[in-house]
Amino acid sequence: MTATGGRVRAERLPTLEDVARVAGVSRATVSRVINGVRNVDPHLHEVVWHAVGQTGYVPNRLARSLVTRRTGTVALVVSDSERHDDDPFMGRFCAAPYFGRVVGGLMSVLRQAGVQLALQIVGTAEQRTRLVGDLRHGQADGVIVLSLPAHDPLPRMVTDAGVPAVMIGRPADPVPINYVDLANDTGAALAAEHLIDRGCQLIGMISGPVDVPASSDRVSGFRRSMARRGHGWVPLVSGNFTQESGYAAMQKLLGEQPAVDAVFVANDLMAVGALTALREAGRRVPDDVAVVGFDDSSAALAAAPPLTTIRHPLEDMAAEAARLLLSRVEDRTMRPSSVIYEPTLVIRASA
Amino acid sequence: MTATGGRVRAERLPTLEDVARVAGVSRATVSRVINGVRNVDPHLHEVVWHAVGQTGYVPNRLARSLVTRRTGTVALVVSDSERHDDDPFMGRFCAAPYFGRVVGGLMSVLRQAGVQLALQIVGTAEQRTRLVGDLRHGQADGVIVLSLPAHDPLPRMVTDAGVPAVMIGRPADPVPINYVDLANDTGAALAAEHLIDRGCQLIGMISGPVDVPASSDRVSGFRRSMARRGHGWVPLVSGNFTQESGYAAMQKLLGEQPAVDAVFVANDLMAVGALTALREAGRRVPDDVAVVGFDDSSAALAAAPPLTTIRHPLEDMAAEAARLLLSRVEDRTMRPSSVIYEPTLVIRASA
DNA sequence: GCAGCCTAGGAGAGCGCTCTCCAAGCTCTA
DNA sequence: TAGAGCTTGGAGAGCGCTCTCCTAGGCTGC
Repeated sequence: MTATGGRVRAERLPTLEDVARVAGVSRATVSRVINGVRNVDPHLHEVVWHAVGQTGYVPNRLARSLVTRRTGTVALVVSDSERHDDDPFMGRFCAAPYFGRVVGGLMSVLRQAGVQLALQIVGTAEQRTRLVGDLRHGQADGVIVLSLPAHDPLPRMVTDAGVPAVMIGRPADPVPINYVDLANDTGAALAAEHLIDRGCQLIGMISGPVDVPASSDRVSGFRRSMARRGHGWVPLVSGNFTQESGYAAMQKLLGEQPAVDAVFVANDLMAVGALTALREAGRRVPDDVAVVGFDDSSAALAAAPPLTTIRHPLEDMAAEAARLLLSRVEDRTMRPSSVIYEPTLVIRASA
Repeated sequence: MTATGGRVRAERLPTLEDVARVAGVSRATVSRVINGVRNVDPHLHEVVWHAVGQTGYVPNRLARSLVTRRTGTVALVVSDSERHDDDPFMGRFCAAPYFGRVVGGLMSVLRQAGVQLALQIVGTAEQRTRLVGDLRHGQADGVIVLSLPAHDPLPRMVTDAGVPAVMIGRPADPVPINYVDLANDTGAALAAEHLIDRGCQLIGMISGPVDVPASSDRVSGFRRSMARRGHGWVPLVSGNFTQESGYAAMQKLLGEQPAVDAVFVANDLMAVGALTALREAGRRVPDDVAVVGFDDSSAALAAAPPLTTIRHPLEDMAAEAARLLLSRVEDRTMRPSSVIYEPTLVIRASA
């Protein structure tokens, strides 16, 4: 009978058993040596390590995880609304600075802890359910949640499942979950103060989607601060955090309020779009119209003129989220906590 | 004796055994139903699914993987030179458009296949060895390699280990590995043609690090094309693909060749930096100095003026890499193959 | 010199699943 | 009606590891 089976059977890798045989000890002893647990006779210790080298043994993480219930993996879940799988939005989201900065910040901590990051995108309710099921089984030791939709059931599902979790950005609905967030309202207030101090008279705002917390906080913080300084009314146009939407929003704002001499834009990407619209409209920045962005992403520095913006220390926040998660994985009894970062104003040329 | 042990034992989740008991069948039958394998009596089929619902059973992927040797995970390995773990470079790399575009492209395919992406960064030789060991054990079904150093041992290690792998960008040394690459030389030639056709006289180039293939191909492609059109000598300054290095390189070029009236910059990020340097030097773009970038990343559109650039369809390439990998995972006997994408010229305002 | 204690190493039972046998029951033809 | 040939479900052996017993042996103390 010939082997007509499809998949090629990989050659058998050395197992604990093999090492034990070579070393002339039991499987348990090899395991103890490898994991450095309990006192093993120094001589045997050496014999075992020698056998490991001789056989080329590498522990099988899967098998180990099955029994220890620890995987050395943290999941980064990007939770999105009901979107089709072939929606190009996600590709753009990943390419946006936001995502990269978060990943970079997370990895800076996880890497040193020898933990890998498993990226997952969930859109449908079914995907969410399956994800939580997998998490309960310890597919990952913990999860970092990047929640995009305003009223996302995922944070609640994850906490109910008892899976260690940390959100980046606070949940829209009150959920007892760990999170790391930015004082978005304070940041917006900083922008308002700066523009008013600059002597701007008619100050508009371009906001993000109204239903996400980070976005609405920026609007309310801005409005409150403006009101306190005598600007009871703020012309507002909303975009969706993309460059194109910022371009369109600026055009609209210019159409509705031709006398506008300053604008606070809720993120740098939209601010870059706004800059383009202003240039096309023949307005000079900052002389005719002052522009303040938000995030201090790479786009701020690349823009012409470089953007005055609100610094959002996303890398630090993500790193903190990773540390928080790791501590929760270590001690599951810890109560949920949150860390709020304070934004700062970075003054460049645009305002 | 009280339970003083540290970790809280998670409550026991229902297993196949439990479902089998509830359904009154054997474990094997439940497994068959769940995996839709073979014909099972329609009545039993229903009974089993009912029991699954009743118990809230979710298969344990870890246990399944241990026996099937399939994990439903693909690793994205960013291989870097000997760098310290706390080197901030990686954070910046992740935040750069390149990384995000690759991840976005990969996910667009993997997501639909229900495969998750595990991100790993390896710097030291020891990390590389451990990674390959884990991969041999089937920690991931396959691996996408993003190789940064010029002479990286990883591609060879991975192929030697018999792990399905696809590189994005060809390896510097000849290794029988699957890869997806861009015809970088053709792209550079496109830039040269365009600048010459525009009537530019003294055309310089800002290159990336000399030892990475993508970078050296752009240099050689540019030089060759220039020579063919009578420009035997090209002033060249090299950077490292960051915005700041582009800024510095442009200043240097301007200092060495004040009469330069065009520059081809090996990526958009550096081109943005070059734009800043030109602005500060009082040169108008494109009137005084024409600038052509490379990549067509988001930075190209955000720049002022928007960059004329060479389109690098990174998302498509990453998606193709994912498809290629998935097919190699399915059929491990397939011979290594490569796909080369053709770049195109995108004309905007800078040249 | 022997009970009692401590320590090091082995045996073996799982972790939760898949998958190969194998037996039982069925249909169908000679 | 018996035998071949098929379908269907169960038993049980792993996958590679950890970890809890348990035993054997060396040590101390009276």
